[in-house]
Amino acid sequence: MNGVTMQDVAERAGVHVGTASRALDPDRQYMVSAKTRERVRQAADDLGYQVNALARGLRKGFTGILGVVVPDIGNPFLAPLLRGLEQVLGARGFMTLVAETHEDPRNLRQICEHLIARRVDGVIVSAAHQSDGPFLSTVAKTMPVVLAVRKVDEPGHYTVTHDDMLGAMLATEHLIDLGHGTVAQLRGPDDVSSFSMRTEGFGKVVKQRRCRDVSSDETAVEPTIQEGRRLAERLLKRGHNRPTAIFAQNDLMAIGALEALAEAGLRCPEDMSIVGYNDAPLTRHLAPPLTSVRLPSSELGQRAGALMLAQLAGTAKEPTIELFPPELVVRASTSRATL
Amino acid sequence: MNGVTMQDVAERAGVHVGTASRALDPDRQYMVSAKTRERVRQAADDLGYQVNALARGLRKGFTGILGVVVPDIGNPFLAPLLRGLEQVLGARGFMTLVAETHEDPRNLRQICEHLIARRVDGVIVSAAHQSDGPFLSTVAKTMPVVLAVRKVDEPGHYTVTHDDMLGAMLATEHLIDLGHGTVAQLRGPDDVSSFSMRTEGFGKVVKQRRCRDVSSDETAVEPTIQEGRRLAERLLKRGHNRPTAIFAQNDLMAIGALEALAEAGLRCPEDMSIVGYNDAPLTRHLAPPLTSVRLPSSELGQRAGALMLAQLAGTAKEPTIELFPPELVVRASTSRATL
DNA sequence: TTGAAAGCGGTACCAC
DNA sequence: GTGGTACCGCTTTCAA
Repeated sequence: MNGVTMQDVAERAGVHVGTASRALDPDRQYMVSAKTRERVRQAADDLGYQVNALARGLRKGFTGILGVVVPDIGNPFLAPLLRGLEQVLGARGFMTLVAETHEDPRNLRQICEHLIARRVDGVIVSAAHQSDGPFLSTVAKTMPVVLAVRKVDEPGHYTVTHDDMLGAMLATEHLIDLGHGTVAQLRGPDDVSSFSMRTEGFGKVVKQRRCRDVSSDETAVEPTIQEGRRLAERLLKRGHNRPTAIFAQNDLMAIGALEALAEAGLRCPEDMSIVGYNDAPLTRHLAPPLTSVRLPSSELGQRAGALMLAQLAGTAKEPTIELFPPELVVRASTSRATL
Repeated sequence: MNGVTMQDVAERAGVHVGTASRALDPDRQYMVSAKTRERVRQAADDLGYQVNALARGLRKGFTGILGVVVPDIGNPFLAPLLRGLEQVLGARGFMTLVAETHEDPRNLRQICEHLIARRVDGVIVSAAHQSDGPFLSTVAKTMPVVLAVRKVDEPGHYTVTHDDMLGAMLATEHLIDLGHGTVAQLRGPDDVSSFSMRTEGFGKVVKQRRCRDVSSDETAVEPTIQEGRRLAERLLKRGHNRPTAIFAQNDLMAIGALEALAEAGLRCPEDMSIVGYNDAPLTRHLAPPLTSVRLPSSELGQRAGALMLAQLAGTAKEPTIELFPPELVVRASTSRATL
């Protein structure tokens, strides 16, 4: 059924390959008489012809594939982002090649090399570490790059993200407004802009409101449930200096903190308030429903996709960092401090 | 930085392209003198050469890409499956092209055509509808196909799944053992083997145990939270013939049912027991933690990947349906019926 | 061990 | 409007 080439189609239709090629290309059909066109289409149908995208890509210089690099598909927060992306890109006939880094910058490099080898038309990176800027700049010499969610230290990259510092400030203010005087944050990998900005936002508010910050300096290796749990356990093991509220830098770590609490026989929010980040799809269904900072991930994906299309079309403006606003969603995992 | 061809490398190394090609191919290095090899490698490094996988694929007849077709990336249950797959396939240097059908068989067809056009080396389908058998058979003439999770009516496909009927029976028996005498199931799309088997398993036990089944015949269009909620609402609206326990055919629909309950001012499990299916990563953290049927999705992904590799290597046996066993995980969303 | 040249399956430019 | 042909970048025979 496969192995049918355009040559085969052309022969069956009694025309030259060049003609067959034109007849089957929507953009060049007009160069072919209606009669021939029909004959070729018929022959192609009969034979079950499928163009060889490799040959076409080799000749035309583009593939219709875009690379997407994410930290970890298991993070439910990524689903809306990917959906937003594919919505915009799929409509233009692009497919996406998704790969995971698991927060290892070496993987980012290796993946990008793979993607370059496959001659994808561009790459959307939502797994960047802050120091990946120079590397991504070299990639950007080869093909369009869009950074989603996470930015890098270096300027000059097309970036679509949201205001992490503000988000963290909203979360922290919420806790302090509830009367919590001793708070801590669970930090994600520090070389990731999202987390370092959140760390900063938290610190800013805590200082400003003269609240006691008993956070550990330790950061999670990956922002996962396991790591959140590990960090929270350490916090709880301390006899003194225990917070009454925790800001987890993402929802998965918040869930890990919930596990640690339960294990320690503590209740949320009665004994400990917890706020997460991302407002991933299922957070509202958790026990307890998680207070979280919402980030418009679907819109963000759409915008990143649009920016990629603009670069491909050559209509993109100068690289900028676009910021979407965060929003605090208050649910049952946070409550007034009991004095 | 790109556009560097092997020709460029060859020139810089002062050799013929053919020689350069051999020097850079691990499988044929031995044909080249150590000195030349080193010179070519150096030149390639200097120029930042990346092989053009299109050209190579065109010539060699394979691409190192495998297609993966899933219903919906938003389903958290898929993450472990994909991870299992990529674990096995990534180790052999394959990348995966993931596409979603959203339960529309027309999409499956279109996606497969795309994948064939891109000359992927094989396709793993976990989004099959029961009637897709003949179509997938034609695809299988072109390239290796492995069905994961869902089987089709037609025999003769390499299939890795688990025993859905048994899983549903476990869930239903659990409810009846708890004393529930009037039960209902929320059904997923009926042309999907997973769901039709679960429907059957449920019916079997209900009949055998002489329990009252008040399920609606209506099935969800997609097995999502929204649809689960819609079906559950309908069930709850009925003044009479209301069940005291619900078997939702997957976790997302169970969550939808939880929403409907809450909306109606009912509590789970006090007023209604609910059991889900898949034991997706976050179900244990839901409010209430969901009783669910566990399906070893990661192992299933690994096995599907291995089966694909075997087919590619030509070492695969005859097509069979491999069944993994399900396991009921009892949590807080189910409790004794109050008489 | 290396070079020369054909060819994978298309597209695009040039004639006619 | 159609045919001829070069060529995209690589691999692979065949000679030397």
